[in-house]
Amino acid sequence: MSMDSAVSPAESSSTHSHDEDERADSLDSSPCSSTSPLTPDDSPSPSEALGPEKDSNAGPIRTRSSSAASSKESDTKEKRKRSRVTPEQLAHLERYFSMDRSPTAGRRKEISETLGMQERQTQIWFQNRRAKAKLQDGKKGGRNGIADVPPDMPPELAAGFDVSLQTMIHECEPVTIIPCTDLSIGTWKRIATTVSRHDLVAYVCEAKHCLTWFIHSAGYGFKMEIPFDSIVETKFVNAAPGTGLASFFLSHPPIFFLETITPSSSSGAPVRGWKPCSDWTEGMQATKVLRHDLVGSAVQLAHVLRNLNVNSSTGAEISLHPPSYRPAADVSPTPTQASILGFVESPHDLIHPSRSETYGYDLQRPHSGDSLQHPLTHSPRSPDEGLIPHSTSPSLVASGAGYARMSPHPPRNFSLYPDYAEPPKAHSYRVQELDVPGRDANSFPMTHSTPLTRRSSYGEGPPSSSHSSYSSPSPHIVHTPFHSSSSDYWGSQHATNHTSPMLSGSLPSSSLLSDSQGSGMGYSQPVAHHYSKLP
Amino acid sequence: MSMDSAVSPAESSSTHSHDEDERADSLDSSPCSSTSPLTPDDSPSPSEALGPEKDSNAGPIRTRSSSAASSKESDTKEKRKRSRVTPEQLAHLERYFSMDRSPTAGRRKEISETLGMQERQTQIWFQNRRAKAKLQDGKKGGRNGIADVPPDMPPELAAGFDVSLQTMIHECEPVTIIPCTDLSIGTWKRIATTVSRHDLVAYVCEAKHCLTWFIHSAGYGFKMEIPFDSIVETKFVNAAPGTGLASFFLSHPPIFFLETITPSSSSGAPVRGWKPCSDWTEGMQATKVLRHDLVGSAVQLAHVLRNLNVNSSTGAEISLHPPSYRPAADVSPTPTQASILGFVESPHDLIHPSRSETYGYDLQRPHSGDSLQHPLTHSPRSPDEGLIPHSTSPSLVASGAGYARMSPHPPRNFSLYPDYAEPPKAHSYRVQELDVPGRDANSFPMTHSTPLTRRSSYGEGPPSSSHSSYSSPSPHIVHTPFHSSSSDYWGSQHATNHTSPMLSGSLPSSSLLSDSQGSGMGYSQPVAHHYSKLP
DNA sequence: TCTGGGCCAGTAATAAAGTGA
DNA sequence: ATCACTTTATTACTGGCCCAG
Repeated sequence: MSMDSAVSPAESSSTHSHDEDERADSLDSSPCSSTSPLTPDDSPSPSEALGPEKDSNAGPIRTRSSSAASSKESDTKEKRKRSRVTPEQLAHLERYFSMDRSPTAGRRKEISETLGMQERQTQIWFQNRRAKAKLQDGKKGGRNGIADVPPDMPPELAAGFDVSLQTMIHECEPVTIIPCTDLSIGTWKRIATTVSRHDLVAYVCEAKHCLTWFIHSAGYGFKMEIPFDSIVETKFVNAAPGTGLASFFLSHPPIFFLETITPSSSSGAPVRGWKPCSDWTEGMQATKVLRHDLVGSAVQLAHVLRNLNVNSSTGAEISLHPPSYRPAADVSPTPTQASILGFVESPHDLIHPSRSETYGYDLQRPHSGDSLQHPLTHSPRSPDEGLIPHSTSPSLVASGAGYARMSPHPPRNFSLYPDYAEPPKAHSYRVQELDVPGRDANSFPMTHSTPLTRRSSYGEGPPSSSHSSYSSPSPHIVHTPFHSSSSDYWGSQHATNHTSPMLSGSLPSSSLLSDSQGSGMGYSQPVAHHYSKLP
Repeated sequence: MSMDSAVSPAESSSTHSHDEDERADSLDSSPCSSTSPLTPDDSPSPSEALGPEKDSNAGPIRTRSSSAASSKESDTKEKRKRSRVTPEQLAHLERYFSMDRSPTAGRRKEISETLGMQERQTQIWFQNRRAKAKLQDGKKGGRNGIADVPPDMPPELAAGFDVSLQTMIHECEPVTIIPCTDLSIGTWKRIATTVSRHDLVAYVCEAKHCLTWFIHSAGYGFKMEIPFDSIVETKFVNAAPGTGLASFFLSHPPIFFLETITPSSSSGAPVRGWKPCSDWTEGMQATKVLRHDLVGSAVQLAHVLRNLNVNSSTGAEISLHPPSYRPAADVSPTPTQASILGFVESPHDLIHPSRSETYGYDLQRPHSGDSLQHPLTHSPRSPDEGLIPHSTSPSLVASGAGYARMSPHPPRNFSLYPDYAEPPKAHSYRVQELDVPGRDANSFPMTHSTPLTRRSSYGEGPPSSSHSSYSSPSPHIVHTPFHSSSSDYWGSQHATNHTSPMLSGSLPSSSLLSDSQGSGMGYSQPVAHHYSKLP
């Protein structure tokens, strides 16, 4: 079904579909019925397909033919299904709209193709957008009169658009991206929301002779480089059809970096760079746990491992699945690993397992549901969450273990920044509120002195795990508090140039925190920059 | 408002917060308050940020300061801003939901972090989802009673999720992806909607010793392989901060492939393969024009070119921009090239520029708007569009000229199409109407015998340009009509194994076409195979 | 009892489509 | 093709109520 749903839409559309639709859903997909399903994504990755599927609904195609019949069948009808314009598409559409509110058919077509939308969808979007604009214009029109361009588009921000990945990584040397979905180090885990988001990117840089894990969280980039020579052993197991789980055993911790974004430059474009910093993973697990598990493209991973020629455990050879699809089941990773795999072929595995279960693994963390949480963490900081501008996308999760005390939760969560304290608002960028507050004191071993106020709960930021409260930190977030001690950890072992404590300098954690606290919600940043639209 | 809204959810939840809260917000953090701005997306790409903004509604920041003012302002209030769960998130959420409809706070947190959502958002989602389920269950409940699990999740499809890129490419050999945004061959152009969509992927396969352009359109994959040895010369120019434009001059045409998807396999997972086929670009330009321009990661492209050691034009060395950001302006590609660049730093440029300009190039196609279109093509098949499942994502554009005439604009923007002739509204641009079908007879030299029925116009499917009508072909689409003659073109030159006419075998083009036509919308392919979910 | 959380029902608001003209 | 509505879906809020401290 899914397919169709996606499909035809419209057209036939017409639809009527009336109620039955629902019915229909129920039938086939019913459950999902909800729209969700079909997303427009369409083509893209297979994954895409999936995603949408969820909705199930639509009996797929019912084409029109049956049209009449439709009603009947169960399922059927296709209902209208609702597509969802992705954020990227939306941005583009708004931009197009600001230039021309009523694009011609030809132009619409172009837009549709550019954005991967159906023409019908685009047409409707413009129509609805026009209606919306009319209302808005009406309202403020009185005041302003700037009918056209003004409102929606965010100026420059909009521009940045497709640059994407390379911009994020901003490495000087060429790199080979390893499509991946999950990275786990101890209980710390990061899941790529979507490949597109680039919130988790793994790549090999031959020039630097290292493997790198890049994470984008709350508007900032974080990365850790693993020199090839620190990789003692590797292991590989096929996971799902085209994916595998590669485990890297290191002799010493990786080198951590934090992205620096300097407003500099005359223009406005910030200058981005990387500066070494202390371990920004929750509980500094990346420093403590020398095993890194990465789930990603089987072919690419196998290739990487082969080139490292260190693969020991795997047995000599890495066998991959044939290119074609195969039922997921076949490959069965070891139990441990299996847990890491996020793709669920079978939906069920992943999610709950942990729930009441144990985590097993090497951790002993309790994690049971909420109750266990760290007191502080758990506290009711609720109000804050609002603060965070956009959430930080990524998912970081800290799992329990080494870090033991942290969150009771299963590995997944954990917030990001926990550790560092990003200078508050500092810049703008994304705005951070920084919130950063004081994360819970003891959750993390580190020294960070920050006072924890409730604020803290939500405030944090970076990739590491998060903390209790809701939201993700605002974008700014930034550095970890880096515990002074941090350097010790791997510093001694691996000492590279990254030891720098710069973090501290940049932001006085305490001040920030207090700040945030006081206000209660004062988030400092209004987001304005992004798109300030001109009124 | 928003802020809070977003915020705290829960917890504090309680909420009450009464109004004052809002007020409060306004106070301190106020600005941010509006949630709107913040979408949850947060982090991801820069683009994200934009997207949301769209709503504009909120005046951007009204910050709270004025808080009180709020009411006043026109606009006002920040409204609640509405976040949108991305398709990926949705899929995950549905899966989580199917396993547990009421996750505990801890679990919710984990989920939130995993998906990059705010906890509040997740909480609300589950709550609303529960309500929805209740309704649904109620309805069908009578019938079925399968309360829990059944409905929503799509079974396996859901699982496939993140597989993404590798699955799409399904190459047996390891490949190195070259992040790219635009590919142009003659007037045929393809733009990556988003990196994530993988609708345009360029990669190097050392093992096969070739460079490959992969395109995903309408559910099918298309690719053309360029053997290293057919690359006579290369050229490289920096385009935007991290991107460059690489031009490849070939001695002979690439080898074209079409993805085959066989429902096969016992399970249900389709088996995907590649089979050679004739040029699927619009007007078979890839066969005629031996210059390929790819805009993508400067670093990666430079690396590739270096390895090919054929770069001639560039001058000896390829200099890249420093990793940090720089104003887009600095790099100025040659005028010609500039046009290709799609990134707009400044939003405006892109779109309209070309509008009325000429196309030049070797074609003489009129292209003016619709009128010109090939009769067949143009025909009113519109209804079909609906057909297409999800749209095919990609954007293809046929640009017009030899690039020369292009755009006046500064490098950055450009829209994608502008330069080329965007046919005046005509067509789309991107889409060419061309549709292949009979395209204008003379526009393209090839013989392709395909019968052009109007169907053909849209039916085609592939990436090439599209044709007039809307939609992209349904996923199945498939093969191009391949003009029998096709083999001649490059076949003689490059003859590889791809000459096979298999296409014909697989699908009787005529039959398909007629089929579709007849029905009006009967698209034959429901996409089904891709993911048929099992009921 | 109050408080923190959470759930639910109900309800705005808005987005994506459909309808009819 | 557009417009004015209308539908349906989705997201978020508001309140009421419950439960555990």
